[in-house]
Amino acid sequence: MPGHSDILTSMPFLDRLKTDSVSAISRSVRLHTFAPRTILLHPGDKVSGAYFVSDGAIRIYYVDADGREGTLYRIGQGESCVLALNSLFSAMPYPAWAEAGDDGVNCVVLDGGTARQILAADESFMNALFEQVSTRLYNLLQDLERAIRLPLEKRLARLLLDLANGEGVITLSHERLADHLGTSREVVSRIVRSLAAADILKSSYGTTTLCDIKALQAISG
Amino acid sequence: MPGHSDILTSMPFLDRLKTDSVSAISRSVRLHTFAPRTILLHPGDKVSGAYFVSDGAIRIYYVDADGREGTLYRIGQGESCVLALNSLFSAMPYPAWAEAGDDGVNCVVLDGGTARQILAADESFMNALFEQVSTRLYNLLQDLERAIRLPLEKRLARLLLDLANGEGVITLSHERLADHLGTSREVVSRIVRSLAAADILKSSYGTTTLCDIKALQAISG
DNA sequence: CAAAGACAGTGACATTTGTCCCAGTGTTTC
DNA sequence: GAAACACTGGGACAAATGTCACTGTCTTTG
Repeated sequence: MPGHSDILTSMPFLDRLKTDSVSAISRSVRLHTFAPRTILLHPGDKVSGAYFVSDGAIRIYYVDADGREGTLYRIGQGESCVLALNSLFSAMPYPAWAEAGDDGVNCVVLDGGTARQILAADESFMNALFEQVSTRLYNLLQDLERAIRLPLEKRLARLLLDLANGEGVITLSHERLADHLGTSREVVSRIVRSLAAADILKSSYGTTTLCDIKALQAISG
Repeated sequence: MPGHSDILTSMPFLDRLKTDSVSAISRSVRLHTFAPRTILLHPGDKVSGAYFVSDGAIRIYYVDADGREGTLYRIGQGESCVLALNSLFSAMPYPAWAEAGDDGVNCVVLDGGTARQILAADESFMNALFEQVSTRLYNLLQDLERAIRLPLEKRLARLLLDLANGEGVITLSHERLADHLGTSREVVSRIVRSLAAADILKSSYGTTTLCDIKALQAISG
């Protein structure tokens, strides 16, 4: 059973709900833990509950006709997957893949039935959901649109800053980084090499270590 | 006052609502007409109603730090702006620009108060809204992600097919087309030239005329 | 009609990105 | 330890795109 802190960090909008709703949520919510890179949802899946990340991250992506991955977005603590929410409430099949991040993920799950009940009884819940959708949606659109323009170096810089742990270490192969960016390993290697030459980071077998975070932030724009 | 046909074409989900809801909508709905390229919404605007396009199109875009436009998406008949819906119900400020299409737009507007009332009274309305959001959302994401990969020629082909009127005529300058695609005039001109050389279309001052729609569809993928 | 302004044609060029290919190095497995 | 495997380095090259510069053409305006 998840602790109170799990629920709060996962569902930051909780304090705006009616006390009835909060207690209903506390009662029926479940904590799930998934190992790194576990596939949580496949295309066509019926989404059965509302997922909120309490720890770790989830990556949502699709695979195009040529078998190439494209990361749509990633969600972290306190966030929920917009597509999953929509699938849940519109009964549409889930249209993409969702997999646990490279460090695994903990999330809090509210079953669909309860979610619907609360939705009907508590207007704030709907507002909160719409707000989730809204903020996420716009960032999403902007990120993607920007991605068309931004040079790969900037995109990689952002990704590295995003993925780095407290010590500035990313334990992912260039291949995996390339997947995240929708490009090829060689291209990532090329950029990493040039960043390493500028002493901004160090690259070793399977891990990248950030040395000059300020510089990297400058590059990321 | 909008006719019944306007309302129906603008809000295709109407037949799934309770009759009470439908009559409430009929009573309070208003038809608005906007001249080509009128700005309908600015960033920071408070959205006061639910907009549904009955005729024409609306373009939603943002402007980045360098002053360059980026089209997020366009909506047409029977559709509504996802961002606007979210802003309306979550009371968040609108995050982008929305402008009437190059042929102007007619839309049906349901004021926020009534929309909220119906939302509370009729579950189907909520489902319809979520479905609007849902369908649009995934297409959106795929379009954008795809746009990163697709060569400009394909993207232009799609855009032309999208924008052409019944006679296959598009009355937009290359400059404007370039804006839509987030590229420069020269590049559009270059592609248009090559398409014209293949007798797929004809380009003249300010207008482009499609000749071989099948071929263009083939190019668009 | 003349001038101004909007629009399109076109070549040259730099840059970015994708791709092929192979060598080298670290890691695991047996 | 040897083989198999995963990962990275790095060159070479093609393709796509962005940018600059300049010319020519069409339309509108006065």
